Amino acid sequence: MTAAEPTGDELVEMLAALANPLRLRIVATLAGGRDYVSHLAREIGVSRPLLHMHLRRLEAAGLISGTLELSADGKAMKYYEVTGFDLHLTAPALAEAAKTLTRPDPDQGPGPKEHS
Amino acid sequence: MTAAEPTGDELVEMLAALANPLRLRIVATLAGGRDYVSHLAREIGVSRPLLHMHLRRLEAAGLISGTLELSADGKAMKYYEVTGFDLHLTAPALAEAAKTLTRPDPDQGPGPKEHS
DNA sequence: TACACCTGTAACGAATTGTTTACAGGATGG
DNA sequence: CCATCCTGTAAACAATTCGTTACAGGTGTA
Repeated sequence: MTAAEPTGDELVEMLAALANPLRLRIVATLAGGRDYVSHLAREIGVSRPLLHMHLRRLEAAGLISGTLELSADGKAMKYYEVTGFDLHLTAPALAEAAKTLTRPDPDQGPGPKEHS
Repeated sequence: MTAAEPTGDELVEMLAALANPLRLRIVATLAGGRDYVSHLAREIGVSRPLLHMHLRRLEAAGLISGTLELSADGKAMKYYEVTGFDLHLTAPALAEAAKTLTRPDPDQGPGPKEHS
């Protein structure tokens, strides 16, 4: 579980999603408990539209997930929570993930690096 | 060692450095052995100026390190290698790192998330 | 009806990033 | 001297990202 090793492309998307102070803070806040967007926006101190965009990016990366619920007084509120991801970043692990990269032009040729 | 928990800002910089297909491939290639920039550029199939910029970014993030050496035939060549980083990304770990974020406006107020 | 919540999205400017092409220097070998 | 290999950097441009402002719709209560 914990998403058994994402694809190279997926990994890039996850890293890109986390590589932003505001989004990092969003994940950090959600790590303390689920929350709905308007409240979360007030909590962190950003505009709702902006938060909305970042939440979309984080959800697209699979780091958080949102569910639309109806509160006791009938209001529609979207709750977000973290997804329990677990990424281990080391040089060898990245080398493994890079094998499944498709973004740039294909060029996976084995070659000697150090010949001295 | 392995850089005992970077600062929030440092973490963002590291993630941003890795959140790019080309840079990920660069790290992956260097994980197989150190190399100098011209050879690495041919290896990966990118222009040298472009590779140079990405190497700067990776080195600034502390993920790789370069040393200028003189080859047997007197040529100055800059060798790069990975730095043995080891990042463990989980929601709680990110929450911890987010405490040391300084980028946006300060706003580290404790607050209830789930009250339902 | 008007107000206070909640949701979402479109439009637009500003800042950042990715990439190419071109240039400049040093050392070796024909 | 010219060609080749190494290094680095500056200029210019396209593409993306970040953030604000403004709009549109739903529900419940005074």
